[in-house]
Amino acid sequence: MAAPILDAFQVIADPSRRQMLVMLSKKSMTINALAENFDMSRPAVSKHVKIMYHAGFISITDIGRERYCTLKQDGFNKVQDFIDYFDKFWTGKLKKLETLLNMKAQ
Amino acid sequence: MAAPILDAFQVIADPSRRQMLVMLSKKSMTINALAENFDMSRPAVSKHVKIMYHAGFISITDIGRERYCTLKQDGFNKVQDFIDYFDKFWTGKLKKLETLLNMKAQ
DNA sequence: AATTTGCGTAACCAAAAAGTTACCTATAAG
DNA sequence: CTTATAGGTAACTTTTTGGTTACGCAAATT
Repeated sequence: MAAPILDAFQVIADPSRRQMLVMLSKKSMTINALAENFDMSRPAVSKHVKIMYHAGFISITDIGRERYCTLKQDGFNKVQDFIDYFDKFWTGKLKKLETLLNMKAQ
Repeated sequence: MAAPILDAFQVIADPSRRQMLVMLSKKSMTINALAENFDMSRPAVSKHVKIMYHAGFISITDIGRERYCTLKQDGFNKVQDFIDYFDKFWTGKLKKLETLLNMKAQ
């Protein structure tokens, strides 16, 4: 399973990975614990984990033979920055509309 | 160019599409106007536009033989909802930490 | 009326992503 | 010390994505 290195946007493009992130927001989980919740093999989950790790969405802690995945903020920030840009665009548009309406009201 | 129907997350997974969205935040543009800014053929741009349209990121207005693309909020909202969920998760974590620190301070 | 321009569509191709099975290693448990 | 368990890695397959060229059509232009 050669796991490609994907960026933050590509990470959340996959529904399974999004679901894994939601699950990890509830509690840290091992590879097998994650795999139990998906209709895919453990190596497949392992690959997704590696992808999410490289993009900064999770951190990994090995405890004995178990590998715990924990949510990490870094990956999300990159997506949020992009969304924020457009959020400002829309609120800016809204402000222009308000100004226009206020002018007409006078 | 059979354009697949992709969801909001898949739309922003592509760097070219993200760039197109940023450009459209500055002004509405036609297919050719967009294509001039990319190292790809017009049909390729046309396909991206269709994908972004179907996922609710842009609206399309035909004026004569020209097709104007204008930014639309719907697509962004779906991504924002996802990001908001985790944003609440992090601020929740932060609050717990604050509470803990306050308790120790007393 | 003839030509140019803007854009869509079809058929096709190459690269990448997402999955599989088979096999190996290391830790934990009996 | 033997066995079971947790998980990584390799090799391979299928599907999807992102791109191309070739062509057609309708709206402008001349």
